[in-house]
Amino acid sequence: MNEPKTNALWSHLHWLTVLAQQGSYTAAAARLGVSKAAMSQHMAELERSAGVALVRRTTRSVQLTEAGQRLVDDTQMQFEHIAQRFAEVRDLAGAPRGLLRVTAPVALARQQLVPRLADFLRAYPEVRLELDMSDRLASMTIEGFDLAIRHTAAPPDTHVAWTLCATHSVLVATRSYLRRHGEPQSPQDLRTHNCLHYPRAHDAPVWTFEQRNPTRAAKAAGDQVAQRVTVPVSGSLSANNSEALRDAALTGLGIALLPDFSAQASLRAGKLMQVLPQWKPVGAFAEQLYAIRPYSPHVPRAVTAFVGFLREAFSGGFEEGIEAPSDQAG
Amino acid sequence: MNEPKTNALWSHLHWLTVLAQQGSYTAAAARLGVSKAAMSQHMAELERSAGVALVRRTTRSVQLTEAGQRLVDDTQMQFEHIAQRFAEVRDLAGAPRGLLRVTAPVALARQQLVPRLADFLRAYPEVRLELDMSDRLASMTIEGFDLAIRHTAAPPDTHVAWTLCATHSVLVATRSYLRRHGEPQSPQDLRTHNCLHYPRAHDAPVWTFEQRNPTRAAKAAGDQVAQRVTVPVSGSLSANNSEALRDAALTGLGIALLPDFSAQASLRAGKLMQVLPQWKPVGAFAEQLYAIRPYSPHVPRAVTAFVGFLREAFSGGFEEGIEAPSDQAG
DNA sequence: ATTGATTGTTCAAATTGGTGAACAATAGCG
DNA sequence: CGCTATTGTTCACCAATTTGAACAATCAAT
Repeated sequence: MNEPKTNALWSHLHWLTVLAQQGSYTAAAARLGVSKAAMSQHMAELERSAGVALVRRTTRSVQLTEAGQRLVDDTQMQFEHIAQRFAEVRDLAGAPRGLLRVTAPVALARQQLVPRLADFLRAYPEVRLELDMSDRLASMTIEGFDLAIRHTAAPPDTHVAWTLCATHSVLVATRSYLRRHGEPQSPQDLRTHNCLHYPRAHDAPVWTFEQRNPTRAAKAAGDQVAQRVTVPVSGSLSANNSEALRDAALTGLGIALLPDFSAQASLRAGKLMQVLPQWKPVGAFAEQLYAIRPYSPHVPRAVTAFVGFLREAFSGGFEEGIEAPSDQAG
Repeated sequence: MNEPKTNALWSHLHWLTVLAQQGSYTAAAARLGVSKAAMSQHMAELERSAGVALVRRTTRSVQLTEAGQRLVDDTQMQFEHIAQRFAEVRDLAGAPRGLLRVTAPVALARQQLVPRLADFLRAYPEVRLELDMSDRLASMTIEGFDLAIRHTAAPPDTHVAWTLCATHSVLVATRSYLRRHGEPQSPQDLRTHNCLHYPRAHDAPVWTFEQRNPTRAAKAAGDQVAQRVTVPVSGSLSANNSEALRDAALTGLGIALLPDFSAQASLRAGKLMQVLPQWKPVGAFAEQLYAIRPYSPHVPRAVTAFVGFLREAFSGGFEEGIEAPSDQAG
């Protein structure tokens, strides 16, 4: 008889789906940017309108009724679809805009990415960038990132990847360290050195090298296997942060395997020396730096703009790592 | 930056789909039960939020922009889906309720259906019945009816049909007419009578009969074709309303082919006599009366309740046609 | 067992938002 | 060519809804 205000029905139902995701009135209200009071009243109104209990209130948390759960399961996808399509229309209008969530490795972000962000953000004033710095690769698939910058051997097929530039590893130590402990002449010599390394979860740490200029005879014979050498390493310090390893190497503590962009500045300044220059480290840091995004029908223009910026910025390889970025603003 | 109130976004988008269906602010506002002012403001707000024009205003009517049209096309189905699922939950709660839109043939509705509706509506106080009386079969597929009651030879496969009861046709005239014009002895004799018939769009009107008790010899020989006779008919009156034909027959105007429920009362009262009782009319009114509903995932409980009522009510065949229903209320 | 913190609900105050009439503009009609 | 009826827009006013805080209830932890 008395039809409910179909006007408010849509937001009520949408609030219910958010409530189902959050599992609490307070959390759902916070995510929606409304007060708990409104949430409480709306859910009560929705139940009155539906004529059946949708949420079972325990004072500590809320639990959906069977009817409520089925209702959410059957409508959640549709709400997401609608929101996505509207976001698409919204994104296509005017300049690239909106929140851009990017995750990147800590060292790369600090030394190569952040110093160049000002140009991009000034070029696109309506874009807001949220930068997550972490080395855990799993982040993107779990959290909702728009873009992940990773150096990985093979990007996953479920995602779309752009190649940014080549990335290498380099073995470094200070001149004073090498003077004190002697300069290794072959990878095997590293066994007796203090190797500052990334910790590996359960396996013993190893470094793998490949001879840079194999003899012409070996190359012709296809004897590639002989060129690869893997040596177990150990050292007094291991850290899952390449900057910490570099800083440790700079104090003359030992030999570190670093990404090239991280070591470049210190190498040019003569503070670090390359160790075993004839041997190329492989496997530690992948050969390519990728910008990876989850597959989705519509790519926000802010994402394409940012990827374009990245390709342009990294087209000439890395710049010298910047410790403390200078103010480039006019 | 300033996110739009996602709260109101859903109703705004829904209003846009209604606007697309109605093609006018006024009509859409009327259908939604809001004022034109609200519609105007909401659409303006939606455009401001989307950052792109969605409707192209001409003073006479509105036209959707390409972006607006695509947005509506991509979201309309989702809105309908959500509304349907909520209606489903709503329907499953409590007693059968809501609006029940039924279409039925005029004569059947007046004489057989309406007199019995009081019991049903008293049993289900929350059900509101909207009865469309028309003989056009196309109605249901075009308009949004929940149920159609039709006597048809074969119900369409795209719909779900319940059998209610058998329905026959009967050839009748008054005793005085037969006395004046003589009683036909075979279908061929009808050619010289005043046959009150349904008009057929373009074809000449014909009546088809089948002999009720074929001789055993003919039956054994499978000589069924000989039992069917089709005769062209003509008369001074044709009307697409069986009650008008019956009333005309009652005045002694001629011979009418009527549905049995329509003729039954007058036959029992002796006001009408059956003509050619050995010949069974075929094709005019189908053998079965069906309750037909369009296929849908969820059947409202009001529909199942009404179909159950119909099956119960018509399980014993038709009652005597009621001209003016008496007040059966206690 | 008792305290503490957090949850959902209730209620008056205030802001958002809808309403209805007046307005400008146009297409249809004569 | 002019009139009329209807459309979408605007604005002041009013109502409905959201809010913020106080409240009751529960689970966790000490």
